[in-house]
Amino acid sequence: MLDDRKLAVLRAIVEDFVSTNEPVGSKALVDRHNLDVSPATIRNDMSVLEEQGYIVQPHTSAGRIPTDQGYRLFVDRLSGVKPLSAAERRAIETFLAGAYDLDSVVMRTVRLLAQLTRQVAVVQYPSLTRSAVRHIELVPVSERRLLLVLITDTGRVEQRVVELPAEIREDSITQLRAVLNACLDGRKLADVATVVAQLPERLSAAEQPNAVAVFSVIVETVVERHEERVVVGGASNLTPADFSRGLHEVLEALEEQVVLMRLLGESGDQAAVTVRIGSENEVDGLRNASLVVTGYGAGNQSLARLGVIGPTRMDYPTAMGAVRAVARYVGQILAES
Amino acid sequence: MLDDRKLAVLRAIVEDFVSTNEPVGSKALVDRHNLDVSPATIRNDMSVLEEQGYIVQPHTSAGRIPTDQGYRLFVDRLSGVKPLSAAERRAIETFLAGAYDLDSVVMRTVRLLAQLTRQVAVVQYPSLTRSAVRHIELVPVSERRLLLVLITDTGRVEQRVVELPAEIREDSITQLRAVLNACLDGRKLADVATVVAQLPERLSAAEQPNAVAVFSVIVETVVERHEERVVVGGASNLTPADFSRGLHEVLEALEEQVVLMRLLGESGDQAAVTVRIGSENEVDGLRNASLVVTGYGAGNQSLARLGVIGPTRMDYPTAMGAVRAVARYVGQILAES
DNA sequence: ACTTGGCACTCAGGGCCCAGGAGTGCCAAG
DNA sequence: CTTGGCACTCCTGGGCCCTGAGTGCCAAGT
Repeated sequence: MLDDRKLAVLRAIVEDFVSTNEPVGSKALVDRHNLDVSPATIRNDMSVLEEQGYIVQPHTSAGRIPTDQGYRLFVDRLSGVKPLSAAERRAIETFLAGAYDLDSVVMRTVRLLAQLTRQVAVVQYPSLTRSAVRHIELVPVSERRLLLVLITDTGRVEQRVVELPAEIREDSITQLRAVLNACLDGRKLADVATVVAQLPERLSAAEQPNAVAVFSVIVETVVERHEERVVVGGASNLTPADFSRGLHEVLEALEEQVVLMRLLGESGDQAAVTVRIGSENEVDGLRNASLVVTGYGAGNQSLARLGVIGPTRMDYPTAMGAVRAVARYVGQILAES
Repeated sequence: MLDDRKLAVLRAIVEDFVSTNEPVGSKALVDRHNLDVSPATIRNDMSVLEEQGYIVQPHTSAGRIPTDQGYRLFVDRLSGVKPLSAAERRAIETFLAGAYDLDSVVMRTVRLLAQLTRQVAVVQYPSLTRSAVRHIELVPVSERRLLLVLITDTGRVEQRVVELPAEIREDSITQLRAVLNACLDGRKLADVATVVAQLPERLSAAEQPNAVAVFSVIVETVVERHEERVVVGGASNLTPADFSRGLHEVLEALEEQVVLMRLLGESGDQAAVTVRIGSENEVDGLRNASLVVTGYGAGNQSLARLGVIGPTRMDYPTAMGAVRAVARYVGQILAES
């Protein structure tokens, strides 16, 4: 249906359009890429490609630009993943090297990705559910309040304030802390809820009300996978030229945690780099945008996702390369700590 | 020099321009505001105001728009702070009510401010330096690494990974933890450095190397007021019409923590709501922007700053009202917890 | 000494037209 | 199937004119 040359033409159109942002015509094509056929031939191919829905012309007598479907074919069959240059690899390493805790890893990653791709970068905080409890700390804040700090083996620190039904004595706190750590240390967060459910038996009746309050906050923290936050960076890379309907709606979408979570969630395969192009995104404000995303996490597990968002007119091979590389490096960093 | 009517004219010009974003002419002025003089009179006043540098015309035969100096006079002498409506107050309360920890207070505050003012909101995390240590926790992460968690009485949790020079045993950790908490609990962070300096004496020679590593990280965390982060929200409220040179440079400035810190730092009085208009900002990308900012903190102390950033063409009275009100409410919340 | 109506002047913006040029589609020949 | 030729389309940018809002100035009025 589409012979090799037609595919080559499509590839050339995508590449040219990506780099110039102008509709590309038959003449321009033949001399910029060395296809050794005449413009007329290309025109025939183009008209077939248009018929099939891979390209369109903005108006009669203008060049062609790829459709979402055209980009789709391009990433699926016509382009690979462009590996990073040595310099870029070095940049990644030095950039991530100084990261001490999870927060700084995430913040650096998002900046790094944005710089590398010159797009908007999004990085999701590693999900709690697959990590395990390293330590639980209770700190009195006032008579009726405790600060609960939960530290995971992925180096994540969750903090919540617990409102107590009754005053609590220092030694009760100590005991509670001991029980919690004894029972929960090393447990996968996924199992915490069930373990906690059995805990009240171990406590005297007097201590139960306060303990239950603490327990329910723990379960909340763990179960509701609260705060699977997404961090965004590089918004200044957005260029109005690429979003006809204005940056406004894009910026809006980027500020909505919920929207971003949904967006990242939709994308299929966890491990591979996947691409969602334009209208493939269910999110309203991002119908002109593409998402290049992959999972990452300590070692090979995939705890969360990171990627870049840009105009459909995006340099996919490079973006995919950068996303893949960054995800790997971050995975390494997380595995070490 | 400027009689009452001229001031009234300036005020009217500012108000009209803020609401319409179009240069305002003499005729429009007289019938929108009920000045009972003729347009010609207004024209004379305007020409004086222009001579003095309070307004300009974009081109001959266009209306006038305020200069930065004009806005300055407006906020200093012609406008008060507009108190919030009852509905808005209620909105603030309900919005902030559900905030449990510092992170969520800050996040909610930034969203709240952005919604209330329809501008970009910036909220600085409360500075560490004025708060006191509530608790220090050490958690082994690997043989040569400790996770140090420092909890302050403002509910802030700082986490750092400590690289140890030698392996450390469980009981050393316990002892170190005890010493740290005994000596530092309740101390102002400002004093921590000096206290820590005297600690090594209390330890046996064998433990010193590891302990010193921990100490230096603590001092770093505390002294370098590391991570006085600024959170930004409401970027989608930026409208291209207001920034002739494009949103790009504004977005860039907003992503630079350092720049924002400097911006917030510059502004004078801690307690009052202060306004910096256009070119008064030293930051390059924000020469067309104004900043309305105030200090906030538990009770009356001022731990950090929050405010909004928008075009110089901003509704200052409303913005100032919102900023002041939000700062107060947040102060209350922080004081309670 | 201000204020006011009158009047001439200025200029940005919108509409219109035109020419140039890039690009297309079609066709007939190779 | 490819190619050169050719007529056609229509976007783009420049130039032109006109309109209208708005000004500055002046001379008369209070």
